[in-house]
Amino acid sequence: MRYWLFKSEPSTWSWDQQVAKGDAGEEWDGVRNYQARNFMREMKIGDRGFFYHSQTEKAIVGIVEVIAEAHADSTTDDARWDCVDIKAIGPLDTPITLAMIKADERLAEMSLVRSARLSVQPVAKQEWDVICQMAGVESQ
DNA sequence: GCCAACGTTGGC
DNA sequence: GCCAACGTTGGC
Repeated sequence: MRYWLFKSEPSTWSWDQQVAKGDAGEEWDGVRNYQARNFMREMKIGDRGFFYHSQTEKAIVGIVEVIAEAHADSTTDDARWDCVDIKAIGPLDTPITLAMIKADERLAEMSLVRSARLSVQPVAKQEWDVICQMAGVESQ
């Protein structure tokens, strides 16, 4: 299993909206960046991801699971763009802010720190474990 | 194929 | 609101 991070502006698509979709989940559509798309094409059902709120909040707020592998993005006719479906698994007891991530040298290599604009990013197993520990959730 | 111009994103 | 980073576009 691999780990990922999905970034969204809460005013566009928030964690609460994701949770409201329940187990049916929702497309992670609207990605128009090749690197982000390529990561989604690598995803498998059952992969886990962090749900990150950019801009106003700048924090990881929840954990999601990939429930459908890459398929055509329904928000465009352009065949270049694919997306996966994800569902909410649960919130973090303690949201992990960007400041907390930047303050921990074990997380210095994260794409979130190094490549802030990338909206879908891979997360290393050890980074996943560190953040889960900080957030008070069991690493899964 | 290069590079300048431009648009978008996101942190501060 | 500003600015840096960076991806995309289009002229040459």
